[in-house]
Amino acid sequence: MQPIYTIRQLTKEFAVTARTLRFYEDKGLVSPARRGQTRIYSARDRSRLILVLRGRRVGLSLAEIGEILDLYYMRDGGRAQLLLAREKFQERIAVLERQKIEIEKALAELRNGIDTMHRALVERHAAE
Amino acid sequence: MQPIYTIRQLTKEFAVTARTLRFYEDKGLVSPARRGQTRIYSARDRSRLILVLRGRRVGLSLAEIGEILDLYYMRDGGRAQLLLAREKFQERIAVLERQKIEIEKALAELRNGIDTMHRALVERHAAE
DNA sequence: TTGCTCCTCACGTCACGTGAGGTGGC
DNA sequence: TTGCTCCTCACGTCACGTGAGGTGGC
Repeated sequence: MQPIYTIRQLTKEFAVTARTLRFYEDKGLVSPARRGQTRIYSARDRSRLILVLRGRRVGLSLAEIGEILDLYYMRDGGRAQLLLAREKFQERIAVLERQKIEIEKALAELRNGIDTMHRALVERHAAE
Repeated sequence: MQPIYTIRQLTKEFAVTARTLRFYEDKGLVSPARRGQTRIYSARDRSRLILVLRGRRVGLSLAEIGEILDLYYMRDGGRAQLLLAREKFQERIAVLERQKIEIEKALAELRNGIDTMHRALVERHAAE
């Protein structure tokens, strides 16, 4: 009845390695059933995986993603999850804004360095 | 005669920990002399450290910084160093430009997510 | 003797990558 | 029997942080 996925199917669908899926399981982010040794992923595992990958794409840590996922099945029907996720998202936005500034600084320093090196190379050439 | 620095002086001057300086030594980026067990940094160590920190600021790996430093004392008087450094700098610029784009994408996804969560919270409130 | 700074291991962090060595079912 | 996929360790990566435990000289 339930849609069922193998580890291979999920790696292809989401372009991740099997190692990644096992790692997420080890961290408690997904908990597939077993058929013997082999992992069997349910639709629920798959939707959790989607949330994990979405969180990772925006740069949340697996620990933060875990916190959000843990709230999903609580009694308030997801309100706490929404509030926590929003907070994490806002924090992330602030971090990324700062990173953008750092990148701009680094780019300026790099371009400056290239100019300086260029001049040094020209001087050497002239001194020949 | 030569200016001499203790590990403590350098940590203060460059705002790094002693652990960092020992780590760089372990990686062969600086090689201070010893007085007994204690490290003694020369002016040369200090100027290498400045280059290491500059490289790190723009995001080069310690291995890349090491490659550049190794060229400094070669027979061609630094031309090879300039060429290699320029290449590394250009590669770094390309990486950072791509990172900027990734950050913009993540920011867009985060802001979008906040909007979606906001609407979900308002709906819940209205449904009360 | 107490304090301060220095030192050397060596494990921990984060998100997996990468073998090594072995098993089940077509 | 060969191939394929799955599995479980467990060490490696990168740039250090963080104790633990010990030493020299004022």
